[in-house]
Amino acid sequence: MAVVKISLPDGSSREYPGGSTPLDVARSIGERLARQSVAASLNGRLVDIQTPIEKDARLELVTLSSAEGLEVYRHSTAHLMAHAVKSLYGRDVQVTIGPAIENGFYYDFFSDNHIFTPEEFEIIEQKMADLVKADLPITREVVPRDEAIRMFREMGEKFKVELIEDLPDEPISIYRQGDFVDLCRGPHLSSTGYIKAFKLTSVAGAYWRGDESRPMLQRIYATAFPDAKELRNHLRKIEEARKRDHRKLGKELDLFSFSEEAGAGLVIWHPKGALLRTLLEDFERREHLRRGYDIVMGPQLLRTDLWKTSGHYENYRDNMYFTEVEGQSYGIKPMNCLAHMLIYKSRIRSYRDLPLRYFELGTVHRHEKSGVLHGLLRVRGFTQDDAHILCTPEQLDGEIKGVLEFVRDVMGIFGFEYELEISTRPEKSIGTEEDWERATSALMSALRDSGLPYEINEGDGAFYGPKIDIKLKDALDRKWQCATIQCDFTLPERFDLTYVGKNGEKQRPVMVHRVILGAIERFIGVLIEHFAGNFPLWISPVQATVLNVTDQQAEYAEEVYRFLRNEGIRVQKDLRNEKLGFKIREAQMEKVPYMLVIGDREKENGTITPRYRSGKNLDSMTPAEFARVVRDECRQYH
RNA sequence: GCCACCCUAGCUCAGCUGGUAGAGCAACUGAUUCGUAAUCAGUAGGUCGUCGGUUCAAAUCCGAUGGGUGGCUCCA
Repeated sequence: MAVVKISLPDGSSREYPGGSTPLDVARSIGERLARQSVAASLNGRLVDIQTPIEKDARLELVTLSSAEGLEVYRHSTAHLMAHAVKSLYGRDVQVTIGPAIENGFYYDFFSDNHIFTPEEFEIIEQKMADLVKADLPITREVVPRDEAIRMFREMGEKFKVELIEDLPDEPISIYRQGDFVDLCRGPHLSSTGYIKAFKLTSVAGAYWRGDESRPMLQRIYATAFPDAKELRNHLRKIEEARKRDHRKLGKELDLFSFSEEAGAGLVIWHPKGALLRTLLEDFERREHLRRGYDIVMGPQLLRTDLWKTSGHYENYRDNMYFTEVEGQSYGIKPMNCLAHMLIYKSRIRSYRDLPLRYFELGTVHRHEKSGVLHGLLRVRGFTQDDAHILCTPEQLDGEIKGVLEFVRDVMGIFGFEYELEISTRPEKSIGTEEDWERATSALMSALRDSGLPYEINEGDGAFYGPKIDIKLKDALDRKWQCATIQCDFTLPERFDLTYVGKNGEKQRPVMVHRVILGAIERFIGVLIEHFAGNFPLWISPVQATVLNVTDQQAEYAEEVYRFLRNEGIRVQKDLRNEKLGFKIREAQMEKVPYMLVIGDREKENGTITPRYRSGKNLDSMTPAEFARVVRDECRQYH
């Protein structure tokens, strides 16, 4: 028998009989490695661990401790679930696809007579456990396309047939475990017995091939880990994340609410939430003025004709609210740009005026589809920290860098990590090649200079220009776009914006649309989750609560309260006839940063004893000293 | 918008296969004046999201509608 030479990642190479498998190689190195290996990379291609090696090759064993290994594991667990479902429901359910995802996998099933519910998860899990116990070998077979199609057609799996028909390469690989067969590229574990810890988590609808016009499938999500301990840890983490869900905390901290009577997706800000929001808005105005922006304000409604000029009527009408008064049609603004265009056009502009940076905390309304609304993170009425920068082509580069720095500074203040994505020209788009080239390279070079990693979404830009998106994660790791920087070639064109250049001729300015926090609502939602409601002092709606020990100190406590309020400290009082422990507990649950304890000692000395929400007591101090402590701490953010 | 599920007192929830509702916390009243995460006792509070249907009888079954949740599509 021929001998093959296998080179390993450590640079060594060994010889094996032809037809040896990666598993054989692993065994020859060590029993432990063999146990932990789930697949192998053969000349850079991921293959089953039982693949016979016929030629000299580079081999790398893939273990569960690697991302690829875990993916193979989860993918095999997805097959296991499909196997369990098929053996429970047979032909009532058809299989489609089931990939590994972060922390687990999902599998999409089709059925016109069975509806999956969470109640039956246990039954499916039990069946899966049985199949694990049976330790069924998972084997790969390669068949010609025609035969594969015939096979799956006979099984009544028409979704699989469709997949095979669309597969570019032949032959087709299929995997068998017991009586279950699935079309799959692989690789897979070599036996169901290797699967250890999994849990079905939810069921949801999903369109076949992500296409709205195709049948609705039932998607079962599950999580899977190499051992029970890791699974438990993950479930605990999700549990923790749910506790900081902004919808839950928003109610508990009495920040905001939604009302069925008011309408879906419309935020109602309660005193504390409105104060938090006001603090953020004040911060924004300050920061924008510092960076050379002008604050502007436009109306909530503008005549429909103007929305026709801008192209919104044509492209965005379905998302807009319209109203008619005295025979005149108006559109409630879904974006803030129109008024900014009008301000620019209100006089003749010279190149000496540029760049112009119009900033508006603009409240917009968009008719988002009912199914997409989500707490504060996706609403129908929201306020953007919006700005439109109008500049010369030469200035574009510097302006974009300025915005990126702005984003970096602000995210730094809040301690957010974020992801950057750049989207380039889509197929359907307007503007000249030159425009796109210039704008895209301005965005790219600004990103490169920032030194931050970013992803490129080829062809994912808006039809009117390329963009950079900045995404933050919520408690459950879902990503939400907050900041965005977009170049726009349509509006300067449509509104015929011009400036007089050095040569005395009219030129077309370049426009950048950008937001930093994005929508204040969304940002606050993410902010609540980020801090789990423990806001930094400078944006805490309530910074301190005055607590007296008994009625004896009520008068003095009231005095302290008035003093601090007058000093501009956001203070509240709790002078109820309750035990101190009780009042501390309540203040703690409200997540108030400072509790100011006042007993006989403090009354006597004219002091207070601050207790931080961490539980730590500060030394007693006078109210005036405390006010200074608060101001100093607030100033630290910049 | 699509699929599934959910909507009971201010909040969190219980109420099996139909016989017109229950707890804890909060609220209110009284007692307690007690120094770092819940003092005790009592009182009151709901046409069970809304509208319609089936039934002798509906919180419970059916339909419509509003709102929410998990996803998908969308949006960015």
